[in-house]
Amino acid sequence: MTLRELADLLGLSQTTVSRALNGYPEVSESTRKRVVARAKALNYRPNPNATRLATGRSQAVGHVIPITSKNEMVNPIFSDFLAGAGETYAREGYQLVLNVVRESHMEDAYRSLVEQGTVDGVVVQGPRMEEPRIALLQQIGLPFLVHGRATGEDTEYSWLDVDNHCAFERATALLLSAGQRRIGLINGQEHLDFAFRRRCGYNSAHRSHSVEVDTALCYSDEMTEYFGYESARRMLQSDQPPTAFLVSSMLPAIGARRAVGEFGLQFGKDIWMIIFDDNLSYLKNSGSPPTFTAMKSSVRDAGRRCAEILLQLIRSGSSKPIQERWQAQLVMGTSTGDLVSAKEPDHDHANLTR
Amino acid sequence: MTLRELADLLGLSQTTVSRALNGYPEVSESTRKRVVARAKALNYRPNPNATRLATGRSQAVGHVIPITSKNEMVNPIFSDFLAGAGETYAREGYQLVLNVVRESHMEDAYRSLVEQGTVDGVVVQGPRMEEPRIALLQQIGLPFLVHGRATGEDTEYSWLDVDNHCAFERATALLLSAGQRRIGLINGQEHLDFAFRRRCGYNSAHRSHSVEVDTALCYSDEMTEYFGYESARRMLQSDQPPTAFLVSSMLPAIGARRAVGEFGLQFGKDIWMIIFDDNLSYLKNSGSPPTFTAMKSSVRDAGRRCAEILLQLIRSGSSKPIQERWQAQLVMGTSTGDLVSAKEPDHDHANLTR
DNA sequence: ATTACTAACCAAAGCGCTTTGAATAGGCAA
DNA sequence: TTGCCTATTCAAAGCGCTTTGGTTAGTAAT
Repeated sequence: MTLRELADLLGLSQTTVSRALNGYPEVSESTRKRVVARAKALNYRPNPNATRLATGRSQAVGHVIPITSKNEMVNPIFSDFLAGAGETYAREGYQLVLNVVRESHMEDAYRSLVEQGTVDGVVVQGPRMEEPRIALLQQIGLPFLVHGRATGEDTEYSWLDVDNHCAFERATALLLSAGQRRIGLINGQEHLDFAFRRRCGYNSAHRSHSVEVDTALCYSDEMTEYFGYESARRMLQSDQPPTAFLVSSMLPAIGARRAVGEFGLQFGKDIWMIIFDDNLSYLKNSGSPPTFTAMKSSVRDAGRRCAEILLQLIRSGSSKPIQERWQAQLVMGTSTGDLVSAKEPDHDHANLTR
Repeated sequence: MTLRELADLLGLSQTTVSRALNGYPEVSESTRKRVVARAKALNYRPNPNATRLATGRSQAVGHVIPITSKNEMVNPIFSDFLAGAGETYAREGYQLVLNVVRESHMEDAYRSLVEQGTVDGVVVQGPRMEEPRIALLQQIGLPFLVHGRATGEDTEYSWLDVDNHCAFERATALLLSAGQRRIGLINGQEHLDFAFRRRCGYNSAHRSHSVEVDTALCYSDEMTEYFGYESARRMLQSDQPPTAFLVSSMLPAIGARRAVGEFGLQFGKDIWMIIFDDNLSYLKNSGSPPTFTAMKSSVRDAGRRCAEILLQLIRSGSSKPIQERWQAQLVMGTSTGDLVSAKEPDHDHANLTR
């Protein structure tokens, strides 16, 4: 069923039918109704490739996933994010084009996406502190939204980010207020912006409490289960082991807990733990109260919202940046003792624009 | 830079340039060289939307991800699979279109993918025992490849699958041969085909060893960490606890290990465990020897290969099904005692077509 | 020299949409 | 009645490619 056929059937021109279907004003209401009804009855759907060619718009959004031998973007967090974004795209009639690309071909990948009119915009995931993709995208003029931020980038751009600094500052402060003095940090790779900010928050809380940071307690790498296990194990077997852990994600937290168990320590008693919980669908912080005391923010929701913002950016065509900063929510679990008594200052836990 | 411009610049017709670029024979070699060189110099790239419209082919492949409130396809296994497939697509110049779709809209999603010429083929993931998608795709005539199989489907179709039956039969037999008599099975949802086959393998080994299956030892659900923990916990606290576990995936295995620890049992000594290991990039079976004794098969490799087969299917245009069955590889780890002495019969461990 | 091919190239017709520039008809003021 | 507006509708020209159906010139066969 093509537009042409539909038009012939209705005894109208393609122009009119096209306009009726696309909501243009110069079509009488009665005609529009007739057209829409008939189109629906015949299950007419415009050929998107023809539309794309004619309009130059693709109704598609790209996610470019860099792969390196070392730094895999394809982690459980990523897939939850994608699922969230995918929901939005599906609802809004956009297509999600996924590009798995070697880091060395990244620039090329973005360029060809825009040159070829394959996508109308892209989501940038896993930004580093120095993120070359931002300048690149600004230069080629492709609408984009960054999930996260890039500290080293001082131009304005659109982003959605969890307030990582604040989350880790709060968590650290909570532990320090409760008298903990040796807090092991099991963090993501600190050239990635989110991990850097978390580290800063951790440092900052120490500073406010006049406690010196022991860098022997700071581990940072890809957030695998094994990394969590290994770093916890090393810290625990040292002369001055930590009495609490702050862990950047559920996976390493599971590993750290394993190490704790192997040392015969009572989890939540002998040693405390606060984690950052992305609320992954396959790695839920389960139980009631939940196992882990956590700073929580759903990465799936973030994906959903990132997609929304990007579409808004694309549709409005304006280059005015949209920025949204979310606050993680504190969830009390069984991995810490009495934290509440060491009351923390008021915080706004809602998801708010900054 | 359009074809037209390039042709004008070269003093040739669009026809000739197009043919030169696409390797048609009716162009002289000298002309072809000139055209190709010039195209490269000017960085000419055909507009894919125009190509798609003209040819009806999209140079894109779809992955449709069903979401339900209960059954999330978006798990770590899925994302590794996608990463593998994505590599192949990138290499072959195909685009990966991801569709996150509510189960109820699935049929529609597939239909519109093909009707609209959005993709040239699709990969079907997570097939159930009764998998309606297969008949649907056969009916609408869209090339497809199933990752896994559907027991209830008796028509011929293309698939790539790990030999789940064999893997679990072997693993179970190993445990039984070593004298284990109560083997807890922590399986995926058994309406999904892979889990069903694994269960069959488990049953079958029991039968050959004349050991009765105790259904109180068989758990089956979404393969989360918590599910692994909870089912192991329940089994361990029963009157007749298992002495070994067979676990369907790394995530529940981690949970099961946690439960084992909580019961004060020595992992690999008081209780044995064999897992199925998809070799996930973020959940590696690390250590040497590795932590878990495992039946191992990389899901990322599977993704890579699935994509290759699908492209082959698309390009050949033939409807002759391609089927490939892989054998999981047995990896000895620290989660079992002496298994080797209980020698298993010879098996071909290579990845082979059936 | 004529015919018959073949090799190499080209003009033009699509693919199915959007959009520009007109055309038509009806309504209303002059 | 005429003229002007507005509300509808349409024909046709793209969008940038592929492909059909030639045409032309050169070569081989008769």
